[in-house]
Amino acid sequence: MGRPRQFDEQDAVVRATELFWRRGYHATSVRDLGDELKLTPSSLYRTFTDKHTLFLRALDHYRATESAQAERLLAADDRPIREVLRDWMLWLVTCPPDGEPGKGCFVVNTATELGTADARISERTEAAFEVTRQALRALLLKGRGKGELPAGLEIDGAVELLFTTVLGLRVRERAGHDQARMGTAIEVAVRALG
Amino acid sequence: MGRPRQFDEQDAVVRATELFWRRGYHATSVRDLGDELKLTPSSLYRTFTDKHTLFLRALDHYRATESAQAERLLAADDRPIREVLRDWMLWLVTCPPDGEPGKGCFVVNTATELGTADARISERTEAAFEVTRQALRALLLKGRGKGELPAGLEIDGAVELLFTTVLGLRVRERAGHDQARMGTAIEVAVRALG
DNA sequence: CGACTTGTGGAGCGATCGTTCCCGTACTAG
DNA sequence: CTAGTACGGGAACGATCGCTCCACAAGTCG
Repeated sequence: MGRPRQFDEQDAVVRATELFWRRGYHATSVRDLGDELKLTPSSLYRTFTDKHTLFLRALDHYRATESAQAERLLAADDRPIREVLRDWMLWLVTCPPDGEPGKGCFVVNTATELGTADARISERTEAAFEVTRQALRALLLKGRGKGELPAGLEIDGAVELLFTTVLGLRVRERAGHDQARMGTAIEVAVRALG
Repeated sequence: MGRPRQFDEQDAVVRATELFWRRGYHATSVRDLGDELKLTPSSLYRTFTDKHTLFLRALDHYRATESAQAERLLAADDRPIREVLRDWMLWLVTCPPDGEPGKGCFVVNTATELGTADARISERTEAAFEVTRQALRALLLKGRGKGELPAGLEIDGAVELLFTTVLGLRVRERAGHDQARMGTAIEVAVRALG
């Protein structure tokens, strides 16, 4: 009951994610958010409690959409494992074609901006990291099982190196590094699997 | 002529670096800086022009001290190259023993917080990245020359992978990841040199 | 000793921060 | 229809932002 919303809450979260992603937490003001989401302060606070809570919503939204995307790319189970891995890493590093500068990874940006000080935030970044790690592990296990990777491959070690490489790539994408060089890094990382 | 300073400018830059490093640019206010550096606003602005310029000074100071430290570790030319490389990466990832949380790498934190929007800042982060890249290249060339690394080692590729791995490690240190796991990543990265 | 130059302390500038409050509006339930 | 309820628009709260200004202090010159 009561008056119905004149805006789509989910759409507002999407726009908020975009803004927080590009500018970070501290550099994004509530008024910036209000302008971008077409929300007056009162609607924003009524709906999302406060800036911090909206940021958590944005993080959760990013995790949901991003890992859905990643799972789609990693789950193409008929293709060679190396190819899947390479294409996924290349996709991570390919900034959207529209001229805007690289936004990097929202989770990585958040982790480096806020460190471990805020528990509710860092438990989300850690969960996101763990999902990536497990996706890599599953992929490598499947690859070893299908005989595409050496039987003696140390899964734990390979996961750690690939995971670390992925984080580095996302920093480099944010920093606007040359795609060819990042492509080289990816190529060598995949080859390092043996 | 005129009244002499009551504070040490270099010491102030050191403290400012510490603060910007830990909190980032936007989350550090001029009053925070004033408290930490024991400077009144007027002295701070007279000496350092404004917050942005002080931040550039801090970045430059970090680059100077950090790369001096790195060069010292990388230049131990009597030891095996792999050992030097491993120790350097482990040092990068070892947060200071005093209980404070990991601050990560000031350059990486800055690059992810501010992206490529600010030219005067991103030209400094890029220069810092290039120094690291060149240090790795020199180390690998020396290693190959001394026969410690395979003669057929693709230097460019190895540099890209190691450099990317280093960035990833610094993100993980900031995020407070387990040192053993990061040690594993380092071990595998060094082994990947062949 | 003045005359001059530079640094210090701190009040305070206008702008913006995150947030709240109020009132008119648009809808539902009875 | 009326009563009740949630939303929309926007003014405005106190706090803090980056920064400036000015009277005074502490030195160097002649």
